[in-house]
Amino acid sequence: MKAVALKLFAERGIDGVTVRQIAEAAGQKNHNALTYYFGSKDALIRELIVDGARAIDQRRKDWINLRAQRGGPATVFEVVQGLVVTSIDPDPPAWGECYNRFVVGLQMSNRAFFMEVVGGEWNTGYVTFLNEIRRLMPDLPSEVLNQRFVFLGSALGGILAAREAELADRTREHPMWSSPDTLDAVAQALTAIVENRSIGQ
Amino acid sequence: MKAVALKLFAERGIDGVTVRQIAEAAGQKNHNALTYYFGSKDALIRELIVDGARAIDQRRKDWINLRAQRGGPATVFEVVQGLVVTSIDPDPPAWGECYNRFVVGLQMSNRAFFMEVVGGEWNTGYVTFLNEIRRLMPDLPSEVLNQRFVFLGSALGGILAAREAELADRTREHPMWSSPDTLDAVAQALTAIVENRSIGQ
DNA sequence: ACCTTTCTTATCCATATGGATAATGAGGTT
DNA sequence: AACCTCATTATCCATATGGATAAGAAAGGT
Repeated sequence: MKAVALKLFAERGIDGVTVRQIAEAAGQKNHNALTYYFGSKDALIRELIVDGARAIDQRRKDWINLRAQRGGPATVFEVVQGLVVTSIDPDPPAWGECYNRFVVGLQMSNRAFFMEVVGGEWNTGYVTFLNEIRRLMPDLPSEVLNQRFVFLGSALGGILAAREAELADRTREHPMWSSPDTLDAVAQALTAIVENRSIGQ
Repeated sequence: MKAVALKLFAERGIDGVTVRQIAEAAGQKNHNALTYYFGSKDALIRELIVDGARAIDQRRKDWINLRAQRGGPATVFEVVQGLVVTSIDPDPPAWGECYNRFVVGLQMSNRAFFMEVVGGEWNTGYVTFLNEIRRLMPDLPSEVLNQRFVFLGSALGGILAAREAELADRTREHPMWSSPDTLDAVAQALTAIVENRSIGQ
């Protein structure tokens, strides 16, 4: 039921889906199942946000801990690759991943609500990743790096949301996004932002 | 009235705003003004999409024509800079630009509807920009370049939407986004994606 | 057989929503 | 004054929405 709701919210946004539609898509004959299990639509959304954020944060902590045993990541690319990989559900439902679209959409249309729910609690892993990059690029002024981090975050959200939307469309093949190399290409693109190795002006 | 509606849609998404709220925010005492002028909420949204898309496309055509007189843009950075600059309303309302958030939100939650409305009609300028990049990077396999264009488009949308959202928040100062240099930094970041000169692996 | 717990289903309700119709008003033209 | 056009305002309405309440049904324990 949660998974079905997440899918619909990711596709149409939280205001574009009714509790009746969620219940119906989950095979219930009545929309009250949602109230019974979660209390309200609002409470369900909060659960979905926290569930996903917690899962991502846990994957990031695990990733960091694993690397820390070997002295920490050695390149910015490695860190960004970790950032990308840990953003992705390793065990998605049959219809594909949804959380990144869900979150990006929420941040756009219900920013205050989203911030209130996550409350700075489930992004410690993300912060750690950025600190790893800071460690690997000590010579850059912090304002410059912070600016690139803003670009990085927005670009990451945009790209991951686009990827999810494509892969969720089962009417066509999506050879690019299906390729196992593409996530590395994403990490390369984002690394290029952070290292800013454009030929220039 | 259109401007007010665009602002609200950008902030909360099309399903998060009612015609009554739009009319009220526009100073009307009655929600029927919207029906009177546009026929329906749906028709208003279509007008907003086309208006903005047409304006951006026109700015892009003008930009290309201006550069063509000098033999065309000479660097990828120049093209990407044009792509960024032409995405931005040169004469925004008092509360800031809204169209990029509006469009990115629509593409996320009402993709099919959005595609139906634009219908490939108002993105000829965008395609021209990509072709200019192809001209400047003739050695790269087209699949690689197309993949980077996907990343470019998603990152551009994400970054511009984030920029708009920040600038629209008048409760704080936003020194980074207010700085005239930041759009160049955005263009540099996006150029880095296209040229992808990351140290790598 | 009886009771309790857990979940599903069936209605009910106050309110919100998009849209339609009708009434009112303001300006200009004759 | 009388008329006409355009814009605004006031209601009305069918439907959708989130949520509440209550009635079943299935299962297990005693």
